Amino acid sequence: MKIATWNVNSVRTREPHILKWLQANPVDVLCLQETKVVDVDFPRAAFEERGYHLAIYGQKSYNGVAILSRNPLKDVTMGFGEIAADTNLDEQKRVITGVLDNIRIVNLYVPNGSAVGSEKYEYKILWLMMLQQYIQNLRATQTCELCVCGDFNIALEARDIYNKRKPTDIMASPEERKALRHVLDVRLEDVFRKFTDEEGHYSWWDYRRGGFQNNRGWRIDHIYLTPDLYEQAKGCEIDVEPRTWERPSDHTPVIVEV
DNA sequence: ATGGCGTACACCGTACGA
Repeated sequence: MKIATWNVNSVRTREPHILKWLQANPVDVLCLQETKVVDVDFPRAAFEERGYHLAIYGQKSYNGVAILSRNPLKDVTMGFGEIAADTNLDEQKRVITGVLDNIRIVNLYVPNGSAVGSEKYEYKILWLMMLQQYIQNLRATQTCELCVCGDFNIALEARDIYNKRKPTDIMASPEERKALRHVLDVRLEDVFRKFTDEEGHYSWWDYRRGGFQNNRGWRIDHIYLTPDLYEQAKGCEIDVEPRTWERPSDHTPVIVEV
């Protein structure tokens, strides 16, 4: 089974890109982030015509996640649910999950955080702490393997960023990294690093100042697997090609074969 | 320090992203 994740930065703007990419990469599952559209306006038709089932969880203008799948997902869930009931951490549309072949696909759009120390940064840290509880709860209550993927807006290591970063740089601060590592403590493994050790592989490049042309990028889109799935994984690739197309998303797809 | 580039909504600029 091939599972991919892609922050498309507006599903309506990127519909032709997604269709073109799926034509060449007929994955079984495609997790999308930043769809930026309410569910009634999601461009379903073209995807359904090509045989994909849709699970969508969107909002106007910002955020929004969706899962396209060849076979229908079972037990689809949206948001953190009950554990976030007394918080403000589940108002934005950032989490959707569903089950295929004893794998629960967890599709995430982690908050960006704006700037270290800002209100949005505090929200990001608290959101990651909620995510940790959420994933721990899934592990405790379900027998499914987990594929936790999406736009994490965090690069964990120096080799995941084109240059050295300061501790005050968003997406590279120690506090963010610690919060994400705590999420992964329940034994989630970064499957890209099972196959590729070297630096220079990124999934996001700033639109500005020729970021992509100069490969000044960050690896912030990740696929994490529980141990049994990780062991059986056959490959994991970042496909930079869509980033070379006209009017691209600033992120590019990451694909795992399990 | 700022803005650079792109998207959405809707104002003809502002909010937000990473």
